[in-house]
Amino acid sequence: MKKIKKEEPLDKTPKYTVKEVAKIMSVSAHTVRYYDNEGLIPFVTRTQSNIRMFSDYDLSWFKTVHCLRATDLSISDIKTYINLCLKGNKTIPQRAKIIFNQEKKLQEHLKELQKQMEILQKKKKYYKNLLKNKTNDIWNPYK
Amino acid sequence: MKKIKKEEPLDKTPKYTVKEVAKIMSVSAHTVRYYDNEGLIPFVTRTQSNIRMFSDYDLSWFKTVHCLRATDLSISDIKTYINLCLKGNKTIPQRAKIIFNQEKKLQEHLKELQKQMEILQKKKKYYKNLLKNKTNDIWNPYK
DNA sequence: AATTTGACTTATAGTAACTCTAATGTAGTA
DNA sequence: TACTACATTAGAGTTACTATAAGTCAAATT
Repeated sequence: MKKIKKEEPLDKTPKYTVKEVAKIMSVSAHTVRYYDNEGLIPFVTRTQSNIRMFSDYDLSWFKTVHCLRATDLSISDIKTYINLCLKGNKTIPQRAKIIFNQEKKLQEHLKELQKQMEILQKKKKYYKNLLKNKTNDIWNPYK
Repeated sequence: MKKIKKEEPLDKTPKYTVKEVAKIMSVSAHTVRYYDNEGLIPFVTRTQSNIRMFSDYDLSWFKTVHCLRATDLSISDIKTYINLCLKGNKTIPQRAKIIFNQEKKLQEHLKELQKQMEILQKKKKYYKNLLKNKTNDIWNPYK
């Protein structure tokens, strides 16, 4: 029989400032505000003096946004995804499609980058040799 | 004793139109013209009616540019690199530095993307389960 | 108490690298 | 000769930041 691990819901107490979130997520404070202004992090609260405070729950939304952005989904497509999330269970098939597609795209991107890595490493090797044998005659100036 | 393979110099006969280069390199024709206008492909010739024609030699420059761009070097930094190439052997140490640095940056980028891939695959699994057990109670709408 | 510091706010301008549109030119085919 | 299918340039538009300006507010210093 399969054991189901019940996860704890995330803490919704406001804890982190824009700057702290920026640091945790390795992005600029500008970007944090930008994402919030674009409505990508739905429930961020403010202090009585209008300052954004993020909870762990808000952070988890941010992590989702960051993951999708880091894998090159557009802001507007991320917004679509977030809005689907907010509409509840009936949007699961649509959300699943977005995630499956994104995984596929990333797969291809990784493959392409690995191809470029091979080219770069060939160039690296070429230059390493050149730096050793300084007298070498070079006819491919573009390498 | 190490055998040194003497490479053949590349053909400089004009052969490919913008569109053909675009297809070969999997970029848009716009991008091909843009790179040329920016001076990233130094020796592209034109027909008497002013139409760009690329040789295999030009293509090899393009491939270098494409590799650097695909690994996120800025256009202006690529221009710097190309100009160093054109200045001949005395710029080898500077060029080597650019390439070594680029390889390192790509290494890090690949690592980051692999991290994001793990997150995406967790989400994928999550949605696959949801699609199977349609009655599942979901409390993390952001997943 | 007044001032300064510093982190926050919004609004807006600037940037990089395309990406697209418009206006125009040319070469080959019907 | 007109049509089609491309090519050209110049310039506007787009995305996702990124930076700047001008201002608010609260805590710390004088």
